[in-house]
Amino acid sequence: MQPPEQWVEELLKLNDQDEKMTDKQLRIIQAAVETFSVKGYAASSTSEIAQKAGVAEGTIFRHYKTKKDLLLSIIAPIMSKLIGPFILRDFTKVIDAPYSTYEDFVRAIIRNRLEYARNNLPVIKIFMQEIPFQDDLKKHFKELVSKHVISRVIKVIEQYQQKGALINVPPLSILRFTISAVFGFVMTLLILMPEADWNEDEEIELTIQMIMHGIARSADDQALQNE
Amino acid sequence: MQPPEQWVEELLKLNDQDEKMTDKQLRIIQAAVETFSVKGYAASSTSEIAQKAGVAEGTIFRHYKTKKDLLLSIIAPIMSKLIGPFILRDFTKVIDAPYSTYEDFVRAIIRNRLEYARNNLPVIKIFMQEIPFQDDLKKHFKELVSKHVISRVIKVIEQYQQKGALINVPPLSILRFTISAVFGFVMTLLILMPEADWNEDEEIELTIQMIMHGIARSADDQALQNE
DNA sequence: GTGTAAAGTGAGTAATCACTCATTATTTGA
DNA sequence: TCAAATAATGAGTGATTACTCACTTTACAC
Repeated sequence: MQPPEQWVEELLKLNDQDEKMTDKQLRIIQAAVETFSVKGYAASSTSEIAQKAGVAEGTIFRHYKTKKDLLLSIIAPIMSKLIGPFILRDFTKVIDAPYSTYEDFVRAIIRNRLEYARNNLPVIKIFMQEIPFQDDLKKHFKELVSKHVISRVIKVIEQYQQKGALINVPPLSILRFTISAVFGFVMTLLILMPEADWNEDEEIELTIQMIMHGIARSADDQALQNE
Repeated sequence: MQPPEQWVEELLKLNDQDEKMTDKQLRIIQAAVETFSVKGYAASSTSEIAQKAGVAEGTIFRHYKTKKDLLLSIIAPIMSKLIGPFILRDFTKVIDAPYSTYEDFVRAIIRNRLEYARNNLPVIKIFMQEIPFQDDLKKHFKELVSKHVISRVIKVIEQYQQKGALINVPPLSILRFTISAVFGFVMTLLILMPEADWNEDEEIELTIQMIMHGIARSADDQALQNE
């Protein structure tokens, strides 16, 4: 069993019940995260999780009433953390920051989400794999995203549009486009092509450039080349 | 049981064994697709599929040796269809077409993939939900994508870069960016926000504009606004 | 119409599963 | 140190599952 990783520390921080997790409970969670992320929740047995954790199967049910409660104890805390940058307290600073550009905003989001994803990959995998099947969770996450992400970022986008920094198209379309590019970047880097030799800082800047200015060569650039 | 939909016709077309599917086999597949896409493969029982298809459970095993064979019979054919536009015969036309732009290329891909996804949504859902857990399939799909999509589209991108139409950055980055934007668009439209009132043609053009020119307002645009 | 092959059935099987609970072990507080 | 509370155990349970197979039904060829 590996030493605790970042995502374990995140889980500990988010423990709502202020009670100290026992060593065995911690090992149960670690084993569950490993098994759920590799095999999927439905194909993972409590027997296997117990063996992997080095505890009796009944011990799992000392701590969690059902297998699903174990899953939820892993997934539920991650939802607010996934939209963490957009939580009000932190987010207000971004909007009010002087000299701030949408570009800086996107850069901060990419770096922050990339770092978070890198340190919480197994739990994020479980979340993405399970959300299609857990209607309660899906609904709750949609509400969280709608309330904390979409409405807020759209306000940010509108402000930058009024400043003349962003094109005049529906803010939701800009949001969708931005999130697609960021998500595709993070997914490619961490899950789809982890073995590829990306220069990460360059790719971040490149991604931001492409988001802001696209991939078409401008007429100015072409004129310069023709000289 | 609904009348056959597009994805059923696609499956019939791809039947490798040139044998006619019986009515019951067809109903088994339809029921399996419905159940797998909603509950996931591991949480779907052959008993439920049989009931839904209106056949005896043993009938499933008359046609498929294992439950997994049933799944594979649904998923495997979709892999080549997912990269269909990039298959050599059709793809060569795109490269050789006169007056063709990368923008037209992307537009064609978006329209084609959107139409395909719309008509094959349940099967695509199953594919995306299962690929993380089926190592053989994942490996095979990666090879298909690598051989037929990445290598080819990178050649296209390089050609447009030489023509001066695209910026001089690594082609793989452009590919990643383009696919992210297209995928994000299709996912949003069909799965994440199907209830939103998108004007589809406008959003396609918008997405292409943002891919090509980004979302930053150009200096020319800003100067015009200042007048 | 008859015989054979193919399709279909559903009761049954062995295995697996989430979970229980009587018992044992460990921890805690006085 | 001791009693009570808490944590842990693992054999057992009832339910569920993928699959089998003897039997029945249907289709096909002559």
